[in-house]
Amino acid sequence: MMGSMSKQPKYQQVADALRREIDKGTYGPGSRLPSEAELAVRFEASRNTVRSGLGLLVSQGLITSSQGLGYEVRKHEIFELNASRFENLNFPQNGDAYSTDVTNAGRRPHQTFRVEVTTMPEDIAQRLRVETGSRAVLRFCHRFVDDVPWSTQATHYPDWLVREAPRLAEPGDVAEGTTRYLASHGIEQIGYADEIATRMPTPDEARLLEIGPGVPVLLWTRTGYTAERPVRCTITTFRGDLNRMNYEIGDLSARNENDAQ
Amino acid sequence: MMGSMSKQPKYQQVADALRREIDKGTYGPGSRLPSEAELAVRFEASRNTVRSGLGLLVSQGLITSSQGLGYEVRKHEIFELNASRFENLNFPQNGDAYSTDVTNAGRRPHQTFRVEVTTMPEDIAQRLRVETGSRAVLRFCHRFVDDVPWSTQATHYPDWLVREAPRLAEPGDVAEGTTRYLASHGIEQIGYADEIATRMPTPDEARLLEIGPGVPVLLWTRTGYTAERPVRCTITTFRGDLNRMNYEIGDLSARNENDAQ
DNA sequence: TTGCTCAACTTGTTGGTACAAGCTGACATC
DNA sequence: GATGTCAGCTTGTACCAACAAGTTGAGCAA
Repeated sequence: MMGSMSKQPKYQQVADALRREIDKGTYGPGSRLPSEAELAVRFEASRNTVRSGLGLLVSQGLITSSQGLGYEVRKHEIFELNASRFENLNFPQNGDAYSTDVTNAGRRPHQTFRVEVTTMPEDIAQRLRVETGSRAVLRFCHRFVDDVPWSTQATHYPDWLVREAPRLAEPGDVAEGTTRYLASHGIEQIGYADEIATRMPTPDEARLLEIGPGVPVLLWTRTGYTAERPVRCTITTFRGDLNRMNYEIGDLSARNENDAQ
Repeated sequence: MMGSMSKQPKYQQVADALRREIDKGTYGPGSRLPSEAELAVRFEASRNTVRSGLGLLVSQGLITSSQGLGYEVRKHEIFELNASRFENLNFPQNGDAYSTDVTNAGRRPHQTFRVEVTTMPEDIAQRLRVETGSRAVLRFCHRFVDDVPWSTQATHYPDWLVREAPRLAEPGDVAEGTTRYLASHGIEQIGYADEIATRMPTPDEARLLEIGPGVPVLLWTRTGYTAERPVRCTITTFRGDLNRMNYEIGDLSARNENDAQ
């Protein structure tokens, strides 16, 4: 301890040491770390210094803390979403694709809906090739898996589309799915433009998704096109620690043939 | 100030107030925030409390701090990567796709190479359908744009492939591009399986990519397939604040026709 | 047994102090 | 003019103290 008196600040040495022990398995996923007081003794540091080190690991998403309980090693259980198969163009699924996906994974889906008539934000308007501030219908969806907040989804529809498909503006779910409903009105989406980004959540997002510090969000923006023009823009905000997106490009028959583990 | 004595802790009030002012534009991108001492006076709080609030914004990636200089509002300048067009299967580009992409964007690319003979990590072995710990060639690439670290790329090739295409194990760049080189040896990749995830960087990643606290990384895992089997697995680690990935699915002629802004 | 209280733990918040270390510009020196 | 020094700003690290607030389990009371 005295020998390798590295130049690193003490709080970082604490963080590094704990990180190594977590990686090594000394503290497995879900297990509790020693209390701040115990760590302070062990590292011969003040409680504040130990807190700084623990704070580092928290902001890196490695551990969580809760008042009265202590620090816990975060456990990861990620959910994969196949974005190329999702809402498949050739074989649209009945009802909600998310619900079926989650059910197939043996989990329990749950979601709340909200429909608003609002105006186009600038970034959405640009994607839908309409004017910023023009009328828009926003269908908002808050999704849970096993009662854990999973993602939020906000879809903007331009005004001209809502006039052709008025049920978009009505509250409540569209039973057959909006993609199918639109197709039945002659609006057939034949192409998607997907954008994927990541950042730390805003306080609002952190509240909605119940994500603690150190967990980024995954932003998935999908713009749907007919043969003529863009018709909708969906922004899905995922908890970054629980989700992964998959795309399949080209011919993957070699993979899917012998998909047995 | 006294009227709305919300239950929120003071350091969060500080963070929220500053966040609002940054969003509103009071402090624009690149501009400096008042010093901790000034903020302490303004919010009637101790320097430690102000530091806690500023620390929140730092860990959310909204601002950065540097010793002696102060706090600065982070500016975002994102680089878009079209993953469906990248390494296009039908029209493979000459040389390195990354370099041409960056040059086309009017930026200056720069990269360093490293080739290692190593063993297969478990996750990669699973994707390449080979045994964990079997021999592998790792081609590692560290990429910069305008001398700013941009991404790291690590490609693993299975041993059987290296025996067919021995130049993979030689140090230095493969002039015509590895995809073309492989094709010239009868290894033609006709399908990709892409996985996209996000998380906070490990200390190593943070050092390599020079990312401060509060910036997540974007992980792009691409497994390339021939008609028979997987042949390579590339993991690209991006700075999450500087990159966005795009995918095009289906028929997007409606978008690309009148792509003029 | 059941239910309640409370002590003893935990982390969270806020204040204080001191000194280290990076940056800048004014100023003296060459 | 060019150069180097240094005072005075900034944030970084580290410690101490006190109290608030959430959690748990022991133990008492109905």
